[in-house]
Amino acid sequence: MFVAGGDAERFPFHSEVGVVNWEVSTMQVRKQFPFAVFEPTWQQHWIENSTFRAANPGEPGSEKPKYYALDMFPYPSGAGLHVGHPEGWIATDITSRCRRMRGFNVLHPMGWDAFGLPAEQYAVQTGTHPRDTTEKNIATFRRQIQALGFSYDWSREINTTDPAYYKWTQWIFIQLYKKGLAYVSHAPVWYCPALGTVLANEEVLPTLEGPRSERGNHPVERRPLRQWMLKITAYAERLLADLDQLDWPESLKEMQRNWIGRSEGAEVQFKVASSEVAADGSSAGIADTITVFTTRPDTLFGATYMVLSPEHPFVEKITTSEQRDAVQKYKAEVANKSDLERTDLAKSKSGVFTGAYAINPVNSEKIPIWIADYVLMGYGTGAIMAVPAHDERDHEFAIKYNLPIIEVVESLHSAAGLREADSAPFTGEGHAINSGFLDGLPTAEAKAKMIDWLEEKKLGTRRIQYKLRDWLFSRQRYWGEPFPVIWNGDQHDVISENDLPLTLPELTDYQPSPEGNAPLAKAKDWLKLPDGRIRETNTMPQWAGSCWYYLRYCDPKNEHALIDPAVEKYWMGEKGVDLYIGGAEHAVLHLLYARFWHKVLFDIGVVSTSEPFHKLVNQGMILGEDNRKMSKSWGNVINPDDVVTEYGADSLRLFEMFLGPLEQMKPWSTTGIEGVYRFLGRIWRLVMEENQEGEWLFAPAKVTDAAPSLELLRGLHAGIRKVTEDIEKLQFNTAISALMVLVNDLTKEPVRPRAAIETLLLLLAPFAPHMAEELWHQLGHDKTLAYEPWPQADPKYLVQSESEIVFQVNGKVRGHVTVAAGSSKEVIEAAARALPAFAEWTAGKTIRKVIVVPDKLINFVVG
RNA sequence: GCCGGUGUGGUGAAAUGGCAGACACGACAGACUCAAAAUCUGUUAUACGCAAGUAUGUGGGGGUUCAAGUCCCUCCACCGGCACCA
Repeated sequence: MFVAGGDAERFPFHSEVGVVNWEVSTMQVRKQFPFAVFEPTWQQHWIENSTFRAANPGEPGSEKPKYYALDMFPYPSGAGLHVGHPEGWIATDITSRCRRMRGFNVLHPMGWDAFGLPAEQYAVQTGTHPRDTTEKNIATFRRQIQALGFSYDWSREINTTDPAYYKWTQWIFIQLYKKGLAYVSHAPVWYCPALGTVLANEEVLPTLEGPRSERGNHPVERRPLRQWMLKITAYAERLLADLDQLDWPESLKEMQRNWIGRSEGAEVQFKVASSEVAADGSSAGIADTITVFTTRPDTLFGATYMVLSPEHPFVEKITTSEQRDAVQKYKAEVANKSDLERTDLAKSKSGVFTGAYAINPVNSEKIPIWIADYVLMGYGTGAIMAVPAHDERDHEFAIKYNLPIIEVVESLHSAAGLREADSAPFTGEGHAINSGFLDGLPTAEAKAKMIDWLEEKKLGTRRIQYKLRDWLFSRQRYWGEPFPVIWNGDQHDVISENDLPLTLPELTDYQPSPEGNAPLAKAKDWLKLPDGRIRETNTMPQWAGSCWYYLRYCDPKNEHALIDPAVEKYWMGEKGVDLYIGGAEHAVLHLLYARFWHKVLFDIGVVSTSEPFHKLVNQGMILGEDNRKMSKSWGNVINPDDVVTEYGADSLRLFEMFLGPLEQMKPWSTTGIEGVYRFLGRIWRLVMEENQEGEWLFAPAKVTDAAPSLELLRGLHAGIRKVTEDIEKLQFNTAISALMVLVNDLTKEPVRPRAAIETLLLLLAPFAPHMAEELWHQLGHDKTLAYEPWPQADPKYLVQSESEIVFQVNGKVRGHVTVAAGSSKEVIEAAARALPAFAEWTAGKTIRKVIVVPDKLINFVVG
């Protein structure tokens, strides 16, 4: 899922050898601490000792409370990482390391979302099997990620292209199929000739050049093709309602709400009066019924015409002979229009009269039926009742074609009659006028009463409508999960769960056919079963594997089930994933799809919660130093490997977190990273010194076993509290600044108390784990600090014995006065009145009011 | 157009309605050095002032409050999302 946008393949990270020779040699002289030695050493130590292995139920360690910190797993592209990728991963790693020290059993895994188009396109060009490309890229990504010192449990690494993994992706599809949530459709779908595949609505973006593929920005077009659909619309209500219980950014929840697009309203049935009969004045001769959806049933008295989508099946049936040519011509025009033209808001409305009339059920008025492309076949019933007085689109259309406008809602504020006929329509709520039995009712009541009336007369019904469409789930590609489906003529069925996984056949030619046949159709032996039936040749979209990967981490090796129920209860119980951090670009795709699958799995008893991700945070994008999005074309991409070589992984981790609030977009800064690098150097030199040969050695003379001073202890415990609270709130930038304050205090001491240094290292460990481990080791500890108890702030060092009170006159600071902490208002006022500044600023004035905030300030209001 | 977010020094940014600018970057000055780098120390919102100090200052305007970056109204700019969804 998580492709670094559009970047072309390139050879992974060879720093330009030779070009920067001079720089490199001087840089090596300048290294403030030997990170290049101890960082790889500790990374190896953690892996060899399985330091971060999380305990599953039944294993020692599982008696602890669990914490599940999840990263969005990457698509391993050929371009390798850039510094934006690890931002969220660093954040969850800090949280994970801190939680471990606080006694939690932490699940913090990483894996690969490795199906996808780039490897397949590379295969089309070079014939290299996507599996080989994928393996190579994964090796690169793994090496880069491990160089950053993340505390992943690598025994749980997963890969969506592994048959042992996608066996269960296929298994979930079978469950969807059996529940009737997977079906075949022949409706027109978005097809991308350049990519040789169909795309989901969500993967198509409207652009100035017309609709384009989200990936690669290629033109796309509508084609009627046989496709697999998933009935996500069946879950629309639950997907919407359950958002309320999630601790997600409000903006993201709002995006999902808008995407689901729930509207309450009514369906109303209009009888069609044939125009032939109408021509001779008779109102008999009912031909048919057209159903419309409206959110404003209260305006039914104002419906002066009706509009069908040009694709509406009734159009042929109702069009009169006189209008047939015009209607045919208009339909042809619309069909030839690009979707850009059709959805361009700037263009004026167009449409054609069908010659037919409908009867407004509420007043038996005959109203003309038009077709117009501003009514979409894909929403509601593909037909509307037009109320030009109270809808902007209907109003514009009515003005253009000179259709009647009847006002039926009066604004509560403006008097009736002031509105000119061609001014903007009133679309708000008010009370009903010109509406018979609704007159005088406020909009909400009028809606309810009209619906009751329609239901009673069997002319309509209450209806909830969603914008959400079903999920187009098939792709004409090779490098994806094959569908576990077999066709017998027009009949389809799923294969037995016992025959999973259905693996991909080997191919030599990965090119899709121009007419939209999938590459798998070329695997003749695979395609045809002995009994003559054939396999489905489509594959699943890349979203499939990422829909449920967080479950597989819990039980990655289980051959008998997607996840063991006891394991599921332990890791996913109550709140599911405790913390999920990733980019906002997945707001409606991955996060909606995954929620949908999770609810299906909940319904069939595989998982025990209805929502997968309890708390979700979007990290902000890291921009280039020029404040532009990092991209090869701007030449502003920063490669983490270069940063690690120059400053070390700890510096990179610390800097990305120090840059600013996690959620905010922020530019990279090369000088900024030197700041945190120097900070780490200062910590290093608190206990280490360099000898004549340039070797760093532990300096016992710098460390004392004597107790820290009271002042130092106060600073230390204030620091403990601040760092602990800030990590909990994911405010890593201020946590780091608290660490800096602490280090500045310690630097000033000629000899540092060991206890204070050790506390500092424990607080530092989540942020800069390599240095913390190394110095912890230098101080004589022989075990990793990853499970040392997290320092506790002692309240007795947090209370101050004295408070400095701000002295204000009329809200302006005029001095300070120190009193004993907890002093009464009277004591503070007396102390303030004793200040020389008091006489100076209140001389000749009357004191009208005195405001005292204990331990904070005193304000004299004078005049 | 609608929805959401952001706006604070030269820069990245701090700030339960209670001393705006913590912590860093950069800049300037000093120490160390033959010299430089690194390191250490100090200064650094703006204006006036030798200084003590005074005034001004959190996108613009208005309001609530003893007190507003913070709360309310309104406008502007930028970023993200949606966009003929009836």
